[in-house]
Amino acid sequence: MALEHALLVALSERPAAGLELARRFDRSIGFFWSATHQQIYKVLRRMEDDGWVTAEVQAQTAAPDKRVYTVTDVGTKALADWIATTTPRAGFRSEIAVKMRAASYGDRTALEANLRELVDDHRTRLAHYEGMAARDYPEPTRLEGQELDTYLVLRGGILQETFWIAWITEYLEAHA
Amino acid sequence: MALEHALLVALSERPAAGLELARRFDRSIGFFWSATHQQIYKVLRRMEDDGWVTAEVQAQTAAPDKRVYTVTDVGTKALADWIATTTPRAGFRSEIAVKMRAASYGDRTALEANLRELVDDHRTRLAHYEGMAARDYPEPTRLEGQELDTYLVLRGGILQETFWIAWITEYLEAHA
DNA sequence: GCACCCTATGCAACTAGTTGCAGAGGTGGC
DNA sequence: GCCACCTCTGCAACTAGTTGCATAGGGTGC
Repeated sequence: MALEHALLVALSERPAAGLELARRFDRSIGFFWSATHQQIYKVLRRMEDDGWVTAEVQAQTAAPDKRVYTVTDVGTKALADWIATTTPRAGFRSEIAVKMRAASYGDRTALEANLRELVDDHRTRLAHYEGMAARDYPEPTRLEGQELDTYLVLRGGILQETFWIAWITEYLEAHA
Repeated sequence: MALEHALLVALSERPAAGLELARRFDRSIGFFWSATHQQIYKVLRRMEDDGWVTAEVQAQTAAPDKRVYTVTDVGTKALADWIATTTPRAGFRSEIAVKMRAASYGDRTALEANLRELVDDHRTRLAHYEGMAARDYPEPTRLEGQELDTYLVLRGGILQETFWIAWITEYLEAHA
Protein backbone atom coordinates (compact mmCIF):
# COMPACT_ATOMS: atom_id res chain seq x y z
CA MET A 1 0.00 0.00 0.00
CA ALA A 2 1.63 3.25 -1.09
CA LEU A 3 -1.10 5.82 -0.52
CA GLU A 4 0.30 6.77 2.85
CA HIS A 5 3.74 7.12 1.31
CA ALA A 6 2.43 9.09 -1.64
CA LEU A 7 0.83 11.41 0.91
CA LEU A 8 4.08 11.65 2.85
CA VAL A 9 5.87 12.72 -0.34
CA ALA A 10 3.25 15.32 -1.12
CA LEU A 11 3.22 16.69 2.43
CA SER A 12 7.02 16.71 2.59
CA GLU A 13 6.98 19.16 -0.29
CA ARG A 14 4.19 21.29 1.11
CA PRO A 15 1.90 20.92 4.11
CA ALA A 16 -1.71 20.63 3.01
CA ALA A 17 -5.26 19.83 4.06
CA GLY A 18 -7.25 16.82 2.95
CA LEU A 19 -9.22 18.35 0.11
CA GLU A 20 -6.17 20.09 -1.24
CA LEU A 21 -4.38 16.74 -1.35
CA ALA A 22 -7.34 15.19 -3.13
CA ARG A 23 -7.06 17.97 -5.71
CA ARG A 24 -3.33 17.33 -6.12
CA PHE A 25 -4.26 13.77 -6.99
CA ASP A 26 -5.91 15.19 -10.05
CA ARG A 27 -2.59 16.67 -11.01
CA SER A 28 0.98 15.97 -9.95
CA ILE A 29 0.57 13.05 -7.56
CA GLY A 30 -2.00 11.61 -9.92
CA PHE A 31 0.71 10.41 -12.25
CA PHE A 32 1.49 7.53 -9.94
CA TRP A 33 -1.40 7.20 -7.49
CA SER A 34 -5.05 8.00 -7.11
CA ALA A 35 -7.45 8.11 -4.16
CA THR A 36 -10.87 9.39 -3.20
CA HIS A 37 -11.19 12.07 -0.56
CA GLN A 38 -12.79 9.59 1.81
CA GLN A 39 -9.78 7.34 1.51
CA ILE A 40 -7.38 10.24 1.90
CA TYR A 41 -9.08 11.45 5.08
CA LYS A 42 -9.09 7.93 6.43
CA VAL A 43 -5.39 7.44 5.80
CA LEU A 44 -4.43 10.90 7.04
CA ARG A 45 -6.17 10.16 10.33
CA ARG A 46 -4.24 6.95 10.68
CA MET A 47 -0.95 8.66 9.83
CA GLU A 48 -1.73 11.21 12.54
CA ASP A 49 -2.42 8.40 15.03
CA ASP A 50 0.92 6.85 14.07
CA GLY A 51 2.73 10.13 14.67
CA TRP A 52 3.78 10.52 11.03
CA VAL A 53 2.00 13.85 10.63
CA THR A 54 0.55 16.55 12.84
CA ALA A 55 -2.65 18.43 12.08
CA GLU A 56 -3.26 22.12 12.69
CA VAL A 57 -6.80 23.40 12.47
CA GLN A 58 -6.90 26.62 10.51
CA ALA A 59 -9.95 28.90 10.45
CA GLN A 60 -10.98 30.32 7.09
CA THR A 61 -13.07 33.32 6.16
CA ALA A 62 -15.51 32.01 3.59
CA ALA A 63 -15.25 28.30 4.22
CA PRO A 64 -15.20 25.85 7.12
CA ASP A 65 -12.05 25.26 9.15
CA LYS A 66 -9.48 23.03 7.54
CA ARG A 67 -6.94 20.65 9.00
CA VAL A 68 -3.49 21.26 7.56
CA TYR A 69 -1.15 18.29 7.86
CA THR A 70 2.61 18.55 8.31
CA VAL A 71 5.12 15.70 8.27
CA THR A 72 6.91 14.96 11.56
CA ASP A 73 10.44 13.66 12.02
CA VAL A 74 8.89 10.25 12.60
CA GLY A 75 7.09 10.55 9.28
CA THR A 76 10.23 11.66 7.48
CA LYS A 77 12.05 8.62 8.81
CA ALA A 78 9.17 6.30 7.91
CA LEU A 79 9.34 7.58 4.34
CA ALA A 80 13.10 7.09 4.13
CA ASP A 81 12.80 3.59 5.56
CA TRP A 82 10.15 2.72 3.04
CA ILE A 83 12.22 4.02 0.12
CA ALA A 84 14.97 1.64 1.19
CA THR A 85 12.71 -1.39 0.95
CA THR A 86 12.58 -3.45 -2.21
CA THR A 87 9.53 -3.11 -4.41
CA PRO A 88 8.81 -6.21 -6.51
CA ARG A 89 7.52 -6.01 -10.06
CA ALA A 90 3.83 -5.29 -10.05
CA GLY A 91 1.35 -7.38 -12.00
CA PHE A 92 -0.58 -5.79 -14.84
CA ARG A 93 -4.35 -5.84 -14.39
CA SER A 94 -6.57 -4.22 -16.97
CA GLU A 95 -10.28 -4.62 -17.50
CA ILE A 96 -10.06 -3.28 -21.04
CA ALA A 97 -7.37 -5.84 -21.79
CA VAL A 98 -9.68 -8.64 -20.63
CA LYS A 99 -12.30 -7.28 -23.01
CA MET A 100 -9.85 -7.05 -25.90
CA ARG A 101 -9.02 -10.70 -25.34
CA ALA A 102 -12.72 -11.61 -25.00
CA ALA A 103 -14.09 -9.65 -27.97
CA SER A 104 -15.06 -12.78 -29.93
CA TYR A 105 -17.48 -13.69 -27.14
CA GLY A 106 -19.42 -10.44 -27.33
CA ASP A 107 -20.14 -7.31 -29.29
CA ARG A 108 -16.83 -6.44 -30.90
CA THR A 109 -18.23 -3.28 -32.47
CA ALA A 110 -19.25 -1.88 -29.07
CA LEU A 111 -15.82 -2.68 -27.71
CA GLU A 112 -14.12 -0.96 -30.60
CA ALA A 113 -16.19 2.16 -29.94
CA ASN A 114 -15.12 2.00 -26.31
CA LEU A 115 -11.50 1.66 -27.42
CA ARG A 116 -11.79 4.68 -29.71
CA GLU A 117 -13.06 6.78 -26.81
CA LEU A 118 -10.23 5.54 -24.66
CA VAL A 119 -7.52 6.23 -27.20
CA ASP A 120 -8.90 9.76 -27.67
CA ASP A 121 -8.76 10.23 -23.93
CA HIS A 122 -5.17 9.02 -23.84
CA ARG A 123 -4.21 11.30 -26.72
CA THR A 124 -5.71 14.28 -24.90
CA ARG A 125 -3.80 13.44 -21.78
CA LEU A 126 -0.57 12.91 -23.71
CA ALA A 127 -0.90 16.31 -25.31
CA HIS A 128 -1.56 17.84 -21.90
CA TYR A 129 1.48 16.15 -20.34
CA GLU A 130 3.73 17.11 -23.23
CA GLY A 131 2.56 20.70 -22.91
CA MET A 132 3.38 20.60 -19.21
CA ALA A 133 6.82 19.17 -19.90
CA ALA A 134 7.60 21.86 -22.46
CA ARG A 135 6.27 24.67 -20.29
CA ASP A 136 7.63 23.66 -16.89
CA TYR A 137 10.84 21.94 -17.95
CA PRO A 138 12.27 23.73 -21.00
CA GLU A 139 15.77 22.49 -20.20
CA PRO A 140 15.42 19.06 -18.65
CA THR A 141 19.10 18.15 -18.94
CA ARG A 142 19.89 20.88 -16.43
CA LEU A 143 17.65 19.40 -13.74
CA GLU A 144 18.93 17.67 -10.64
CA GLY A 145 17.70 15.93 -7.51
CA GLN A 146 14.08 16.32 -6.56
CA GLU A 147 13.21 18.55 -9.47
CA LEU A 148 14.64 16.03 -11.89
CA ASP A 149 12.58 13.31 -10.18
CA THR A 150 9.43 15.34 -10.67
CA TYR A 151 10.21 15.77 -14.36
CA LEU A 152 11.02 12.09 -14.79
CA VAL A 153 7.74 11.04 -13.23
CA LEU A 154 6.02 13.29 -15.75
CA ARG A 155 8.03 11.47 -18.40
CA GLY A 156 6.63 8.23 -16.98
CA GLY A 157 3.14 9.63 -17.50
CA ILE A 158 4.01 10.52 -21.08
CA LEU A 159 5.44 7.08 -21.81
CA GLN A 160 2.47 5.38 -20.17
CA GLU A 161 0.02 7.28 -22.36
CA THR A 162 2.20 6.51 -25.37
CA PHE A 163 1.97 2.82 -24.50
CA TRP A 164 -1.82 2.87 -24.34
CA ILE A 165 -2.15 4.80 -27.60
CA ALA A 166 0.23 2.42 -29.38
CA TRP A 167 -1.51 -0.68 -28.16
CA ILE A 168 -5.09 0.39 -28.72
CA THR A 169 -4.18 1.76 -32.16
CA GLU A 170 -2.52 -1.51 -33.09
CA TYR A 171 -5.57 -3.44 -31.91
CA LEU A 172 -8.05 -1.28 -33.83
CA GLU A 173 -5.97 -1.35 -37.01
CA ALA A 174 -5.44 -5.09 -36.86
CA HIS A 175 -9.20 -5.60 -36.76
CA ALA A 176 -10.02 -3.01 -39.42
CA MET B 1 -13.88 -6.34 -10.94
CA ALA B 2 -12.81 -8.38 -13.95
CA LEU B 3 -11.52 -11.58 -12.39
CA GLU B 4 -14.82 -13.35 -12.87
CA HIS B 5 -14.84 -12.22 -16.49
CA ALA B 6 -11.23 -13.19 -17.03
CA LEU B 7 -12.19 -16.61 -15.71
CA LEU B 8 -15.22 -16.75 -18.02
CA VAL B 9 -12.93 -16.06 -20.98
CA ALA B 10 -10.50 -18.74 -19.94
CA LEU B 11 -13.23 -21.31 -19.32
CA SER B 12 -14.99 -20.43 -22.58
CA GLU B 13 -11.85 -21.55 -24.37
CA ARG B 14 -11.36 -24.67 -22.31
CA PRO B 15 -13.08 -26.05 -19.22
CA ALA B 16 -10.66 -26.29 -16.33
CA ALA B 17 -10.25 -26.83 -12.60
CA GLY B 18 -9.19 -24.21 -10.08
CA LEU B 19 -5.51 -25.00 -9.84
CA GLU B 20 -5.20 -25.29 -13.61
CA LEU B 21 -6.68 -21.81 -13.94
CA ALA B 22 -4.25 -20.52 -11.34
CA ARG B 23 -1.45 -21.96 -13.46
CA ARG B 24 -2.84 -20.30 -16.57
CA PHE B 25 -2.56 -17.03 -14.70
CA ASP B 26 1.16 -17.54 -14.78
CA ARG B 27 0.94 -17.69 -18.52
CA SER B 28 -1.67 -16.54 -21.02
CA ILE B 29 -4.29 -14.94 -18.81
CA GLY B 30 -1.50 -13.43 -16.77
CA PHE B 31 -0.92 -10.76 -19.41
CA PHE B 32 -3.98 -8.88 -18.26
CA TRP B 33 -4.97 -10.23 -14.86
CA SER B 34 -3.54 -12.03 -11.88
CA ALA B 35 -5.04 -13.82 -8.89
CA THR B 36 -4.11 -16.19 -6.10
CA HIS B 37 -5.59 -19.66 -6.00
CA GLN B 38 -7.58 -18.73 -2.91
CA GLN B 39 -9.17 -15.85 -4.77
CA ILE B 40 -9.82 -17.99 -7.82
CA TYR B 41 -11.58 -20.70 -5.80
CA LYS B 42 -13.62 -18.08 -4.02
CA VAL B 43 -14.76 -16.46 -7.25
CA LEU B 44 -15.41 -19.79 -9.00
CA ARG B 45 -17.70 -20.79 -6.17
CA ARG B 46 -19.64 -17.57 -6.53
CA MET B 47 -19.88 -17.96 -10.28
CA GLU B 48 -21.28 -21.44 -9.73
CA ASP B 49 -23.84 -20.07 -7.26
CA ASP B 50 -24.82 -17.48 -9.88
CA GLY B 51 -25.30 -20.18 -12.50
CA TRP B 52 -22.50 -18.90 -14.72
CA VAL B 53 -20.56 -22.17 -14.56
CA THR B 54 -21.19 -25.76 -13.61
CA ALA B 55 -18.69 -27.93 -11.78
CA GLU B 56 -18.05 -31.59 -12.45
CA VAL B 57 -16.04 -33.55 -9.90
CA GLN B 58 -13.49 -35.71 -11.65
CA ALA B 59 -11.60 -38.48 -9.86
CA GLN B 60 -7.89 -38.74 -10.57
CA THR B 61 -5.47 -41.59 -10.14
CA ALA B 62 -2.53 -40.06 -8.34
CA ALA B 63 -4.09 -36.91 -7.00
CA PRO B 64 -7.24 -35.81 -5.19
CA ASP B 65 -10.49 -35.26 -7.09
CA LYS B 66 -10.68 -32.04 -9.01
CA ARG B 67 -13.64 -29.83 -9.85
CA VAL B 68 -13.70 -28.99 -13.55
CA TYR B 69 -15.71 -25.87 -14.37
CA THR B 70 -17.64 -25.33 -17.62
CA VAL B 71 -19.37 -22.14 -18.72
CA THR B 72 -23.17 -22.27 -18.94
CA ASP B 73 -25.41 -20.41 -21.38
CA VAL B 74 -26.11 -17.96 -18.54
CA GLY B 75 -22.38 -17.44 -18.13
CA THR B 76 -21.87 -16.96 -21.86
CA LYS B 77 -24.57 -14.30 -21.88
CA ALA B 78 -23.12 -12.62 -18.79
CA LEU B 79 -19.78 -12.38 -20.55
CA ALA B 80 -21.31 -10.90 -23.69
CA ASP B 81 -23.29 -8.40 -21.65
CA TRP B 82 -20.18 -7.33 -19.82
CA ILE B 83 -18.21 -6.88 -23.04
CA ALA B 84 -20.90 -4.46 -24.19
CA THR B 85 -20.47 -2.24 -21.13
CA THR B 86 -18.19 0.76 -21.25
CA THR B 87 -14.89 0.53 -19.43
CA PRO B 88 -13.53 3.90 -18.31
CA ARG B 89 -9.86 4.73 -18.40
CA ALA B 90 -8.10 3.16 -15.47
CA GLY B 91 -5.86 5.13 -13.14
CA PHE B 92 -2.15 4.32 -12.98
CA ARG B 93 -0.96 3.24 -9.56
CA SER B 94 2.64 2.23 -9.06
CA GLU B 95 4.60 1.87 -5.86
CA ILE B 96 7.91 2.07 -7.68
CA ALA B 97 6.74 5.31 -9.30
CA VAL B 98 6.05 6.80 -5.87
CA LYS B 99 9.57 5.84 -4.87
CA MET B 100 11.09 7.34 -7.99
CA ARG B 101 9.34 10.58 -7.15
CA ALA B 102 10.40 10.35 -3.49
CA ALA B 103 14.05 9.40 -3.98
CA SER B 104 15.38 12.67 -2.57
CA TYR B 105 13.74 11.81 0.76
CA GLY B 106 15.57 8.52 1.16
CA ASP B 107 18.38 6.31 -0.04
CA ARG B 108 18.59 6.97 -3.76
CA THR B 109 21.33 4.41 -4.21
CA ALA B 110 19.17 1.61 -2.80
CA LEU B 111 16.32 2.66 -5.04
CA GLU B 112 18.53 2.64 -8.09
CA ALA B 113 19.64 -0.90 -7.26
CA ASN B 114 15.95 -1.88 -6.98
CA LEU B 115 15.31 -0.25 -10.34
CA ARG B 116 18.18 -2.16 -11.96
CA GLU B 117 16.72 -5.44 -10.74
CA LEU B 118 13.32 -4.45 -12.04
CA VAL B 119 14.55 -3.43 -15.48
CA ASP B 120 16.43 -6.72 -15.77
CA ASP B 121 13.23 -8.54 -14.86
CA HIS B 122 11.32 -6.59 -17.49
CA ARG B 123 13.98 -7.31 -20.11
CA THR B 124 13.79 -11.02 -19.38
CA ARG B 125 10.02 -10.98 -19.71
CA LEU B 126 10.19 -8.95 -22.92
CA ALA B 127 12.58 -11.47 -24.44
CA HIS B 128 10.29 -14.30 -23.36
CA TYR B 129 7.20 -12.62 -24.86
CA GLU B 130 8.98 -11.82 -28.09
CA GLY B 131 10.10 -15.45 -28.33
CA MET B 132 6.50 -16.55 -27.83
CA ALA B 133 5.28 -14.16 -30.50
CA ALA B 134 7.84 -15.38 -33.00
CA ARG B 135 7.23 -19.05 -32.22
CA ASP B 136 3.44 -19.09 -31.93
CA TYR B 137 2.55 -16.37 -34.42
CA PRO B 138 5.05 -16.43 -37.31
CA GLU B 139 2.54 -14.74 -39.62
CA PRO B 140 0.47 -12.37 -37.52
CA THR B 141 -1.08 -10.53 -40.45
CA ARG B 142 -2.89 -13.72 -41.38
CA LEU B 143 -4.63 -13.98 -38.02
CA GLU B 144 -8.33 -13.29 -37.47
CA GLY B 145 -10.96 -13.24 -34.74
CA GLN B 146 -10.13 -14.84 -31.46
CA GLU B 147 -6.66 -15.96 -32.47
CA LEU B 148 -5.81 -12.43 -33.54
CA ASP B 149 -7.09 -11.16 -30.16
CA THR B 150 -4.81 -13.58 -28.36
CA TYR B 151 -1.83 -12.38 -30.38
CA LEU B 152 -2.72 -8.72 -29.81
CA VAL B 153 -2.94 -9.19 -26.07
CA LEU B 154 0.55 -10.67 -26.24
CA ARG B 155 1.53 -7.55 -28.15
CA GLY B 156 0.10 -5.56 -25.23
CA GLY B 157 2.37 -7.46 -22.90
CA ILE B 158 5.34 -6.70 -25.14
CA LEU B 159 4.51 -2.99 -25.32
CA GLN B 160 3.94 -2.85 -21.57
CA GLU B 161 7.37 -4.31 -20.88
CA THR B 162 8.85 -1.94 -23.43
CA PHE B 163 7.26 0.97 -21.54
CA TRP B 164 8.78 -0.08 -18.23
CA ILE B 165 12.21 -0.64 -19.73
CA ALA B 166 12.17 2.73 -21.46
CA TRP B 167 11.06 4.60 -18.38
CA ILE B 168 13.37 2.98 -15.86
CA THR B 169 16.29 3.28 -18.26
CA GLU B 170 15.58 6.97 -18.76
CA TYR B 171 15.37 7.48 -15.00
CA LEU B 172 18.65 5.68 -14.29
CA GLU B 173 20.52 7.45 -17.08
CA ALA B 174 19.22 10.87 -16.07
CA HIS B 175 20.61 10.34 -12.57
CA ALA B 176 23.93 8.83 -13.70
C1' DG C 1 -35.76 33.26 3.04
C1' DC C 2 -34.77 29.45 0.25
C1' DA C 3 -32.35 26.81 -3.18
C1' DC C 4 -28.18 25.99 -4.99
C1' DC C 5 -23.38 25.82 -4.98
C1' DC C 6 -18.77 25.65 -3.04
C1' DT C 7 -15.55 24.39 0.65
C1' DA C 8 -14.30 20.93 4.09
C1' DT C 9 -14.34 16.86 6.72
C1' DG C 10 -15.72 12.22 7.61
C1' DC C 11 -18.75 7.71 8.74
C1' DA C 12 -20.22 3.23 7.28
C1' DA C 13 -21.26 -0.53 4.36
C1' DC C 14 -19.33 -3.03 0.89
C1' DT C 15 -15.97 -5.25 -2.47
C1' DA C 16 -11.80 -7.28 -4.37
C1' DG C 17 -7.80 -9.09 -3.30
C1' DT C 18 -3.85 -10.91 0.03
C1' DT C 19 -1.93 -13.81 3.31
C1' DG C 20 -1.65 -17.52 6.41
C1' DC C 21 -3.19 -21.63 7.25
C1' DA C 22 -5.47 -26.18 6.70
C1' DG C 23 -7.23 -30.89 5.30
C1' DA C 24 -6.96 -34.63 2.00
C1' DG C 25 -5.14 -38.20 -1.62
C1' DG C 26 -1.02 -40.04 -3.28
C1' DT C 27 4.10 -41.10 -4.38
C1' DG C 28 8.94 -41.79 -3.60
C1' DG C 29 13.02 -42.11 -0.81
C1' DC C 30 15.30 -43.52 3.31
C1' DG D 1 6.53 -46.50 8.32
C1' DC D 2 7.69 -41.78 8.22
C1' DC D 3 8.71 -37.62 6.02
C1' DA D 4 9.00 -34.54 2.20
C1' DC D 5 6.82 -33.25 -1.68
C1' DC D 6 3.19 -32.73 -5.10
C1' DT D 7 -1.67 -32.16 -6.38
C1' DC D 8 -6.10 -30.10 -5.10
C1' DT D 9 -9.45 -27.52 -2.79
C1' DG D 10 -10.76 -24.04 0.43
C1' DC D 11 -11.56 -21.25 5.16
C1' DA D 12 -10.74 -17.04 7.67
C1' DA D 13 -8.68 -12.86 9.08
C1' DC D 14 -7.14 -8.84 7.25
C1' DT D 15 -6.21 -4.72 4.13
C1' DA D 16 -6.85 -1.12 0.69
C1' DG D 17 -9.94 1.08 -1.77
C1' DT D 18 -14.97 2.39 -3.47
C1' DT D 19 -19.39 4.22 -3.00
C1' DG D 20 -23.16 6.39 -0.86
C1' DC D 21 -24.26 9.35 2.30
C1' DA D 22 -23.89 12.98 5.86
C1' DT D 23 -22.88 17.32 8.61
C1' DA D 24 -21.29 21.97 8.69
C1' DG D 25 -19.80 27.01 7.38
C1' DG D 26 -20.55 30.39 4.07
C1' DG D 27 -21.92 33.05 -0.29
C1' DT D 28 -25.02 34.24 -4.18
C1' DG D 29 -29.16 34.86 -6.84
C1' DC D 30 -34.06 34.98 -7.22
